[in-house]
Amino acid sequence: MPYPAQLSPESIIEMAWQLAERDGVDNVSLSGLAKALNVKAPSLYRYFPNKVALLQAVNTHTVSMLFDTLYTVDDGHESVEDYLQDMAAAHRSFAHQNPRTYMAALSETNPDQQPDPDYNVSLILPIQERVALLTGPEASLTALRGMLALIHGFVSLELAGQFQRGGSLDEAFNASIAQLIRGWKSVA
Amino acid sequence: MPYPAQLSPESIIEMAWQLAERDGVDNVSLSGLAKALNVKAPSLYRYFPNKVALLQAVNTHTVSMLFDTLYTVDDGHESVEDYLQDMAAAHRSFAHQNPRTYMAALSETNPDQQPDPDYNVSLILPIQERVALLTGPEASLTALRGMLALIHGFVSLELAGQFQRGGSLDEAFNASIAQLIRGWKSVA
DNA sequence: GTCTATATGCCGATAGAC
DNA sequence: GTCTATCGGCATATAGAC
Repeated sequence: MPYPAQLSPESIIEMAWQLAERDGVDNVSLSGLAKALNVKAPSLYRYFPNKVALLQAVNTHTVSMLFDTLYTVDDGHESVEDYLQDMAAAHRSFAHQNPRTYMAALSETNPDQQPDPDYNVSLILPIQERVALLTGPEASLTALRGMLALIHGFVSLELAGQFQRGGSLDEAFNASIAQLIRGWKSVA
Repeated sequence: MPYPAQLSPESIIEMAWQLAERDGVDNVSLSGLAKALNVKAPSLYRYFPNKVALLQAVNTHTVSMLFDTLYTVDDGHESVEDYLQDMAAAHRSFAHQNPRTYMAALSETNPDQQPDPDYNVSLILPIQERVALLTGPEASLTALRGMLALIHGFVSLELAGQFQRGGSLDEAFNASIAQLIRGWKSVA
């Protein structure tokens, strides 16, 4: 049944994303993906030039989902500190719920060009503006990077099973974020 | 020339490590590794049961090298803060010099068992003792985890090309580490 | 005991029929 | 737009030479 088209870039990405999260990105094969879509493998090449391009699209989809999550943290907080704490928690929660696609998306070595530095500038800018309320505009990029680094590093090590010696990881995460924020304030 | 043995676990690991750093861990093949060792691929199975086990040994080697580097940061600092700053810088420098094997080693999802939680407990404990001088013993594990998270997250995002918007990354790194330490002190 | 030879099967990718 | 057919590369596993 060639017509109408059974496939679309979006449906392929969505199915590939689900398989990546279920089986691990490295275990996604074009034949397995095609089978899940009730299609033969070469058909996928009508929509993506190769497997790498397909997986890059999956990563872009993951980053888009991450920022959708971050923007659900609404804006009724008493302080900027509270807002940033909640945003960090939402970031971590997303990583817990989608560990494999999350790690794949942020571990991706940027291709030859620099497409979307600092995650995606247009997506991250509103968050940087919040940080600037604490640090002032000049220091805000540095502070934002420190915060993203702390969040991502904590989640990465946690997901890799490197934090196994006991102690509440929730508390350790929240306390570390709070201490970094406290460090900014004592400078400002 | 079957005798004497051309191979040893150590020589295989060392060569695999070099290929992993040069070509990327995912691009290491047993046939390529065997060729680099002037040997045929199946010979490697006498020393490692499979490729996964071999790459785990490579990761262990990488972690061992990382801690060797950290312990070259000697102990003539005026303050604990200075010591920790230098240690963080040494960690980052190691990651810059060995980006692919570093990322592979710390991204490794721990196998079914928990072999070496918190990197390697025996290796990391001396560093935790330093942290405890600032935070006290109860908070030292939490503080250590925050510091490792910040270091590893910064390096991960940096290596993935996610920090491309300009600004000195050296300064951003050092300032973030300093601010986290400052956060601890204001609690203690 | 150390290595070679060989086979099996999966994957990514291409060419061309309909 | 999807299919069949097919190629080359790689991991795994076994049998056997020396």
